[in-house]
Amino acid sequence: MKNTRIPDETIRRLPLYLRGLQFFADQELTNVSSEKLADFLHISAALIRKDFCYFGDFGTRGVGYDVQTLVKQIREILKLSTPRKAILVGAGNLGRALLAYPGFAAYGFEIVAAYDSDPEKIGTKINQTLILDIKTLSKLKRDGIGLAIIAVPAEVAQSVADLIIKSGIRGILNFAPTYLSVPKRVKVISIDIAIELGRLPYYLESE
Amino acid sequence: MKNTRIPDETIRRLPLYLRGLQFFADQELTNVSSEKLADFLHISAALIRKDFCYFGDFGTRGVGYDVQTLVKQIREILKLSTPRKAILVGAGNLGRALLAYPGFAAYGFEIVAAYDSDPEKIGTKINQTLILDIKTLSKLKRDGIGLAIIAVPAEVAQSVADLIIKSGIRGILNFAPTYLSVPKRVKVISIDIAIELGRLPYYLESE
DNA sequence: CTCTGTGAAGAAGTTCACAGCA
DNA sequence: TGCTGTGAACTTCTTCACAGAG
Repeated sequence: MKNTRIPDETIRRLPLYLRGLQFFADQELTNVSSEKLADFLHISAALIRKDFCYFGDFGTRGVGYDVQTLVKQIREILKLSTPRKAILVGAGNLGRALLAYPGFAAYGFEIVAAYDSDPEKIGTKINQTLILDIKTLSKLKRDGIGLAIIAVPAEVAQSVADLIIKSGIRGILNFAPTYLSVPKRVKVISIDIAIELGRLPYYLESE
Repeated sequence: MKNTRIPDETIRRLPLYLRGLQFFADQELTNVSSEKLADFLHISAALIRKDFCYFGDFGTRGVGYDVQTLVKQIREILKLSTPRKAILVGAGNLGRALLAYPGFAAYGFEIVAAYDSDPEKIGTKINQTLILDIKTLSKLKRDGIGLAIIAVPAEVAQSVADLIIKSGIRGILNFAPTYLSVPKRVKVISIDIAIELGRLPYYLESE
């Protein structure tokens, strides 16, 4: 199964598998079957096995998967082994919440700087992180910072993206509710709260 | 095309279409073609036409779609026309950011109460919203509140879900990084920031 | 001639089912 | 026997391509 193209959906699930494996590791279990992991994550066992087999033979027939080995392999695939420096752009309500968010550290992300354009915010500290003027951004290129979190209003998100890409950013986690046009070498992952929200009423049983 | 099952992916895109149409409405345009909307949203025009045609004949051949009519029809489909009352559970960093989030109002959601279990937070106000004790939650049943936003740690998310469902909640927007087991009549939409984040490095070009 | 509506073809993703190794 | 690894079948989603309305 080595030479097949890996589906995007498989990559999307890998972090989920990490979370599931963490659960079994916390219980001091060294081994887990696709069935057990499937039950925990509410995904089918066949899908889990197929996902893993794109990358090689991770398991042992009759036994299952070694938890620690599998964690290591998935982290390797996702390139989570190397720590990554990130900046945050936009120190509004969401930006401030993200600065305090513990999930980043879990994947080896370190938010090393925060930027805003509001003179009221520039110079203040949030969670020990100093808010810097977005205009001083271009200086960061040398520092090995490759990731950015965009938490600014939609109207300015594209210009922020242009600016940070010029300054060396190669991966963006975008919370602004808009499409970002970027060069092919840059990857954008967007989280759009309003879009998710907007379809919730559709599924409500009509009273 | 009326009697075909509507794909989940179509429903997922409807809020996106609303946003696109808003853009054209803001420019005082009364008409828009699938092509123009497609360009703005970075989706294929054929997909947009197919999505719409599940619901009936929304457009005029040779002309396009009437912006205002289409907005009305999509809002109708998504059941966004009736205002919805929601509660927020979890007044941590993310919860506080969500209380200030303008996206809810845009879809007619009104956060009428916020709950937490931390005695330090109970009784304080965030953005004019008083934080109430989660233990007093069961009293809300009568108030026509059907939606909840869960922004609590993963460990307590399931018990929070059980509690609010018992008190009448039928739709949940879940920010806790865990699967929620709920009765069939309840719809959960989960937004998992860490999961999205975890696959970003995979796409980074190896330096 | 323009742009929608939509079957048919194609692509992507998931489940089935079972061979095969421990 | 137990559980993985994986083609094949199936399902779901997207694009193609074009008939047909305005």
